Amino acid sequence: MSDSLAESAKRRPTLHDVAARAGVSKSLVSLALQGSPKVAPASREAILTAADELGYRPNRTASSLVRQRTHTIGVHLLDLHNPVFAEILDGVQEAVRGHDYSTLLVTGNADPVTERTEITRLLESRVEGLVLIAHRLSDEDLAAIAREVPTVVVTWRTDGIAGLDSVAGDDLAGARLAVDHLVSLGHGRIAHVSGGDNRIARERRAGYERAMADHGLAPVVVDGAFTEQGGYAGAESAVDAGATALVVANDLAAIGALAALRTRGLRVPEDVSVVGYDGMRLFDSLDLTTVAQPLADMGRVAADLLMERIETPDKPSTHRLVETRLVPRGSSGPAPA
Amino acid sequence: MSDSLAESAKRRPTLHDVAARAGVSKSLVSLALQGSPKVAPASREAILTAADELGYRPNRTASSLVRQRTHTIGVHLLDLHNPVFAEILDGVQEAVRGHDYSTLLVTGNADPVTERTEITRLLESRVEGLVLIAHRLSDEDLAAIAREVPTVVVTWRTDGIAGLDSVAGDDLAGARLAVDHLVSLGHGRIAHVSGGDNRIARERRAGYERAMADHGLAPVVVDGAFTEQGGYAGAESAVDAGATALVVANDLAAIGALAALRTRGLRVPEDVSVVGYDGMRLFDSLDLTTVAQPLADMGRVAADLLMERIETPDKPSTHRLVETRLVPRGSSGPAPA
DNA sequence: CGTGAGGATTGGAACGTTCCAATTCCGAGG
DNA sequence: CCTCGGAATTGGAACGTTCCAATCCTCACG
Repeated sequence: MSDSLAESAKRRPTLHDVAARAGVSKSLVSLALQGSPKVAPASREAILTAADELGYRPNRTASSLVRQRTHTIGVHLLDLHNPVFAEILDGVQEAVRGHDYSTLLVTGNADPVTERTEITRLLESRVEGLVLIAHRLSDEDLAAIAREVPTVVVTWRTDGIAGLDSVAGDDLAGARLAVDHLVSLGHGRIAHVSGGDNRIARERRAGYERAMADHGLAPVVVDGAFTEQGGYAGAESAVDAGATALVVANDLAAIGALAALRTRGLRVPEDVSVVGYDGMRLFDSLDLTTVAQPLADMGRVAADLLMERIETPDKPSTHRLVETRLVPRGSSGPAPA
Repeated sequence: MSDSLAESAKRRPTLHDVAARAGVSKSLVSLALQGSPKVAPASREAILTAADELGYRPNRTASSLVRQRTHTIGVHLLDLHNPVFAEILDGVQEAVRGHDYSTLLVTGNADPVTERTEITRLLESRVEGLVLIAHRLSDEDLAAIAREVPTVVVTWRTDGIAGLDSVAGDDLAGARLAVDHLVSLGHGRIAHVSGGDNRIARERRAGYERAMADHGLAPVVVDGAFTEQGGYAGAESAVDAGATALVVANDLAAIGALAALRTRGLRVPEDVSVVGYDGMRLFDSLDLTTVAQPLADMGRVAADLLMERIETPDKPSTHRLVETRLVPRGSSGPAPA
């Protein structure tokens, strides 16, 4: 009895309902709502008010289905805990907003397996493109994905995969910048607090080692991680080993390193110099010397590349290396006598 | 001529294609893919291999349309620049992941107008629920949205709106904690660096003012903002006004305040004590005394509340106040003589 | 007053699923 | 050999749009 009432109260109005109320066909309503010029002004008026009165809201799923376009991209982010990724995401969002796309976000997958299933989910949602902000996929997986949908990888250069673009910083060169800077300040016992066993960490470590070798200096690498704890522990080992300067794998770890030095009663930069990596906007006022990458820009560029590839799926792959530069601040100074 | 070839190469396989290849009907394929027990083992086998060989991927838009469920929630985030929000989002994501939902993310809208249109977009995508991590909507807008879809507001308590839940910290009490702490350390000239003219900032300011009054102290409020620059400028004004202790509107601004004090040559905490607000995990090793809120928890709770409301749309509103506590660290100490 | 042009409007197929009701199949029991 | 019941399978409607082709109007023109 109240059935029809409850139903009419529940069900969302559709094109049909609007059409009925405005006394026209659903086709015309569709046309009017899309702003077609072929609709007579009077009809348009009637349709618009009818839609308004009913609280009509177009159903994008239905529209996507027939149009074969979702106007949505998928973003996979390795780990939201890390503010570096948040800054990149910020850039992506900004660019996406300008392109009339929505973002389906997936984050922080503990293991590579769920990472794959989450991405599968994005593909099932028919995202038109994919931005991977750091990932743990194999090259085969990556290639398979890129074959299916325009994809851009942010954080490390990925070439040799057809139809896949990438945006990355030059970690090899960046680590060298840090070493050069410290050498120019007279340091010789420069240690590297590593970022663990992952692609970026390895790259930065390699950059450090090569730079040290080029300066004729003996490399000292201590285990660390891309976390404050990692930096804290790493800094302790490094000063135990007699280092007067630390090239830390990223800013987060560098903050941890600073804390370790503070509790040890060591002054920065008088006793020990510290250089971070990433140039997180967030730490701008922390007076940390760092190797800066334009994080938000990386996100923006990634999104732009993706939009280009959505337009032109067959264009050749582009791999953008963003500019990395040293920002000298108060945490690095002349080597102690 | 190559038309059909090109076409078959382009078009994604559908249920029909799988059905044809497996020699069964599309209905059975649908059943099998959903893991129905009514499908004969042999057929299941044939269907699964056919799907696999074709690289079949179910189309969620189509499925959503007929099922009237998108398994997606919308998240609106005022500003990804602010890591506080990122931490909350992190919590949301974690909870959502456990519930088999996807997240449509919208962020950083400069003005309230685009904020509304972006949320409209989410509604058109038929999200089943909405998490608003800070917003600038009017109560009417909020009510209208809550009427349409389960909604939970994070960051400030929002009552009086039917069917809307909220998760927030107790800013009034939190600011009081900061004042009490400083008073207990012997401070009397305690200034507040405000967070500007927004809901949270006003609340924290009010908490500060009431606490000061209760201690019989004269409040000194200087203009600031929820940014490092805001904290920097605010701290300068505050010390000019003779303050020996600062209650800063949030951690980010507190970091800025510390920088200002450093450039002024003032020692912390010997000359000036600083207390922040938020308890960002990110700043854990910064030795900043702060009023901490469990940010990621807030996100998790919000998502859980949302899931409950999706299950039971008519349940009464719940407004969760999360626990706020003072974390004393090195940036606050006894008042100077 | 008939004709035609062109604008306005409409019905219906299609998008890729789900799911109900109906049908087919198969072997056991009479 | 027929019947019955249950399991397996199937066709088709539905979800809410878009868009094409077809129809309807109206009015100017001959």
